[in-house]
Amino acid sequence: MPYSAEHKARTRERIVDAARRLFNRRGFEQVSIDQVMAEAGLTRGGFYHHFGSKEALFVEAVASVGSTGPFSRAIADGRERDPVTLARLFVDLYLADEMLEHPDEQCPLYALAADVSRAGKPARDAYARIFERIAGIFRRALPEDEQESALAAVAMCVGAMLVARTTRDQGLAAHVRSAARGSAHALLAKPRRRRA
Amino acid sequence: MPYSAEHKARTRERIVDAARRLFNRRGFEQVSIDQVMAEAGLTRGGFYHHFGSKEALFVEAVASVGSTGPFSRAIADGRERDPVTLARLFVDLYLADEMLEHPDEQCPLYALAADVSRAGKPARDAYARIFERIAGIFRRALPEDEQESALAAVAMCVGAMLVARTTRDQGLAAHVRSAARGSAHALLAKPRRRRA
DNA sequence: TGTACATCAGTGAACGCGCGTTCACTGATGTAC
DNA sequence: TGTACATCAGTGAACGCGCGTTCACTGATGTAC
Repeated sequence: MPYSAEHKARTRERIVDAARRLFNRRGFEQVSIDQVMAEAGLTRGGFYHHFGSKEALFVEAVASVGSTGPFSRAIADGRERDPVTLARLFVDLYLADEMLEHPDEQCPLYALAADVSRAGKPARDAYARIFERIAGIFRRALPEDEQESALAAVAMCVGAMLVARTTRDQGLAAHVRSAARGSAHALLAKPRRRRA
Repeated sequence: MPYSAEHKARTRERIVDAARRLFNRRGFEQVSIDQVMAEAGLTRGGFYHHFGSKEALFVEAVASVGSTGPFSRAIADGRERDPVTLARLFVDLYLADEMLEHPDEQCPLYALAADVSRAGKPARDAYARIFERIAGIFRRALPEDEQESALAAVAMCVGAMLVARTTRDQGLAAHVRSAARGSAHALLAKPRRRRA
């Protein structure tokens, strides 16, 4: 048994990490296996020792967001806070300038949505898990008769970032995101009224 | 001067039409010029008599949404109505089941957002024009001190459709869209209160 | 402790395919006479 | 009215490139003796 037992696992992790960054930045089709392997400090040939196909790597890259990056850190850091504060912090982080400026650490919910809708079930499931995770943060901040608003809040955050990425007009991009931030906060701050 | 003066213009229009449908359905990279020309009833070779490149066609396809399809019809039909009614009708149309079921006539705002953010300035400008058009419908339904909500409403509609497309779970897709519909309506119904 | 060996992670060349683009051509059409 | 001609929209083969994937190999490593 050459190489330590964890050697392969570590290499694999490096590949997934590189893939997550590149896919987030440029999308599934626009990233080649060569580029991923180079980003991980390897060469193309070894790829198939670790993954069965490019799409299998894509699935892992999407799934890996749950355990790395600013979002999972924010969730971990916020465990102790009350749900409403955490939800609001999360909205602010999600729509922050840094997210637009560091495309590597974007959220796949908007960065890879189009690619996921064309991919197979495993990728869609990984995507759904991240969606549920964020929706859950918002749900816990909402009263029982307003749970639906959690889905609307996620949609607004995702849509705002998506639109912001399509323009180089910093003003418009900031405007959309600040409008979404305001509306999402309002959605999450509502205590217990509005029609049944 | 062979062929009537309008012959070429009509063929060109047919190509743009085919491109709009195919790009909406599968995205920029996943559609080949061969496929577009075949859909238009032509063969590959003639393409460059009409367009300088695939990206030039993409720009025209995005721009063409302003003058064709269910959205421009709805806007035309709704000109006589009062702004709030029109805005609400538009939200309902945008998030309607038919939009998910007929991918050919989807709105490029969500169908092509990822492709646009990677494309050149002409494509981004065409996209921005459609965005402004929809935001304008919402703005006219809102009081002066609530104009920002128009951007949030567009983001919510776009995000909801984008997320809905990533799942085959009809329940979740319907749920997200109905939540977005409710929140968008609430956003557009607000008359003149809330903090300055 | 030192050496021969087996394993398999990693290498890099090669294959096959599809795509955007180019190009020599062809044949339908409007015009000039 | 009929015919020869020039134009250029449309055709389909070809080119060159990049990509996902395969494969024969190599060499670093842990194990057995």
